[in-house]
Amino acid sequence: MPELPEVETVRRQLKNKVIELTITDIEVRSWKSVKNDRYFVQKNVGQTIKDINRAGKYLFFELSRNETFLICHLRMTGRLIFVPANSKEQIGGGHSLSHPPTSQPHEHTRIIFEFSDNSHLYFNDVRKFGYIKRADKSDVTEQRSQLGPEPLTVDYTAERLIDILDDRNTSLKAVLLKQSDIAGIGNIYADEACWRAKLHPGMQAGELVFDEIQRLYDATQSVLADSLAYGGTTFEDYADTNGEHGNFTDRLAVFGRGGEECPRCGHTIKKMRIAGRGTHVCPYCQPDNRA
DNA sequence: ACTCTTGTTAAAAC
DNA sequence: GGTTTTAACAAGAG
Repeated sequence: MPELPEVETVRRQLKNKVIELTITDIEVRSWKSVKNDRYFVQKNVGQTIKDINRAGKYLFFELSRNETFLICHLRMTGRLIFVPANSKEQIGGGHSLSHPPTSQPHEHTRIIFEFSDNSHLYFNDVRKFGYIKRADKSDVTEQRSQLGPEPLTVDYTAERLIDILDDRNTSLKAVLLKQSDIAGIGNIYADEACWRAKLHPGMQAGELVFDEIQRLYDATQSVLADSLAYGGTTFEDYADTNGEHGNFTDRLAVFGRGGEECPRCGHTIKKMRIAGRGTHVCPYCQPDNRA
């Protein structure tokens, strides 16, 4: 489940590997993964990757031809695996922690990019919800416009968070997950941020008082920054561009730890369903006072 | 064989 | 009508 720290990790790694490389060939094995664009190959071959940017969980590849881009979203199981030229190394490609790495490509490889130096970029995606699609400048602008503030930039302030939560008649968790409110937070960091802020994710978002919003603001920033520093979280399917797992997984406080002890108070972590998502809460640290 | 899971979007409901 | 909730998507795990 790649969220902001995982997507940013992929972006940083990929930027060091494919910038200024020219696409010499593309094999599309799943046309759904390129949004059924029958010109995907011919329009992209010959283009050079000039830059890679990110907004929320979206990656934007800037190509050499005027104002053309590739927009990539990994959704739940997408991976971008880079294999250097003449690599004999087996890169991780198994699709759960229990499956061993395999070579590239494999049965879940959906798109293969070949570069002029004979390196390859593999888009692997078990469930085929992720995609890489062609876009122009206005498509990128449109996509960015649908996203709320980036939590690790100056756009994200406590005052902005007050406005986001104000008068909202839904759960705190639903707001945290909504990309048009705050970009880049998914199920893992929504639960972790609530735990750090000592807030119950089922609270009505509009009922948070100033002190609680300040805690939530600090928590969202710190959990994303901490995870990024550890290369993100691997819970089910995420891997970086080398096929390596993220190292924040062991530092999760509540996510995926239903039935275990809360690392802060020792009470048992509960798993419940909030906003249609599996949600992890310490009932003692995160009292549900008003819900 | 059936249920559950994930992020996003589009449809449905409020 | 703007806001919120639910269904759908694919494929695998349990």
